[in-house]
Amino acid sequence: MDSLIALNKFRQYFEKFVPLTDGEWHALSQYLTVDHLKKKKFYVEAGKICDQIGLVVKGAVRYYHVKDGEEITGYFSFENDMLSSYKSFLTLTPAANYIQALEDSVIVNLSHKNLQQACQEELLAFKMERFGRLIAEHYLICYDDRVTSFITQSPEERYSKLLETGGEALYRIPQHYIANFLGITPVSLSRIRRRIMKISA
Amino acid sequence: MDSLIALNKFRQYFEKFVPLTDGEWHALSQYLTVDHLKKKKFYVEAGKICDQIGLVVKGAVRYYHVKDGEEITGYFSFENDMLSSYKSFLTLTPAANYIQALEDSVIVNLSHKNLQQACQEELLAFKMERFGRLIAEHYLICYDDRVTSFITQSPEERYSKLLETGGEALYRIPQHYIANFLGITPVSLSRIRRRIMKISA
DNA sequence: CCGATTCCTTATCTTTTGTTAACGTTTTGA
DNA sequence: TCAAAACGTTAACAAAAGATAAGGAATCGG
Repeated sequence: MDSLIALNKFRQYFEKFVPLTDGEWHALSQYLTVDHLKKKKFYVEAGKICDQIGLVVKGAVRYYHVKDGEEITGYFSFENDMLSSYKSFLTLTPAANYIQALEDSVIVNLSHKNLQQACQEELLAFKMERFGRLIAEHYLICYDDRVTSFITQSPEERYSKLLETGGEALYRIPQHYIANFLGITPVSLSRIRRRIMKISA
Repeated sequence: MDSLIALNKFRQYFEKFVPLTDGEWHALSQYLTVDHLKKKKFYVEAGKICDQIGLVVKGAVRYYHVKDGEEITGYFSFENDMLSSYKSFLTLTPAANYIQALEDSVIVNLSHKNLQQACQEELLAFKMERFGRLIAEHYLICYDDRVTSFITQSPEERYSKLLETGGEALYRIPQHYIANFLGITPVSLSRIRRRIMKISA
């Protein structure tokens, strides 16, 4: 994918939160890089610091933890989603999880260092700050909803809801990742699927 | 509690994220109110818009949803915690949950309208924006950790961890609220407690 | 102060989930 | 192209959790 197209997608995403003049965009774009991540390659690995934040412009990634030697998938980012190991990025401490490309992906990245420099530019400071706030708020709401689903819904309810809201992305992902995402085992998800099939049949 | 003391606690909290000059603080404090919330009274009710955000200066509150006529407790805020139905506050849509005082509480509040006005003051705009970002990031990390615990840990592990990290606040809260918080029933938590007792005995 | 309510535990029974393993299918990668 | 690995389902059994009910202790509110 052409870098200009990728950068433009970043601008579109950014402007959904904070509008930019052409001059501001020009200044901001200097700090961005367009990276390609081959399938199965890592955006972050546990134990290393995630010093950048990115926008998935093409492809998809999954987030996973390793516990007792097992991979447990906790999240995904698809096209037009931000990605980062947020805690690691925000606190510059080692990440607890891996982020791995599920498909060949194109990512527009902003390194921690570049972000700081951008924030020191008079022209950009305020809008960067605002973008940071709005993004954090956006994902805060996502996480809030997710926690609420764990508290108030059974695994079966969570899966049914996911089927309604998940869109086509669901069909690009192995079931056992989805099971992890729901907080259950792949075997259990398979049983839930059969139960739902029988009801709707 | 004296209003000045309460306001001062807010200032201390704010300055943990963003330092303020006396002039800035004076301007900001004009927008704050100090409210008292008697035990069992509501900070927000489901269906109504939560148009303010606050800092618990004294006391404690619990967040809960009502599902099938049952109350399900999802969260708490204690002294020096922010409180709000964030999604409702940020999007000005009706809240999905209740927030109720567990004890007689003192809360320093900032209404949505006042926040907007404060953000329009040249003197405050940038620091308010930054505070908003840092708070959102702070809670984003909290939620991230919580989701991770649901994905990677069993209820028993979650409870054990909570015992380690929860502090004295745990002992001010009824067990069945904690059970909800962990995503299990009170009966199940009671069984887990017995299992843990036997092991450590 | 006392009756009512709330709270925690325990018991019983049912349902769901976890665990392990097997099997056929699909996908992968050399 | 072909063997190996990954995937989804199913089965059988064990472990844990949910539902319901009952009993006693603690707390609350008038």
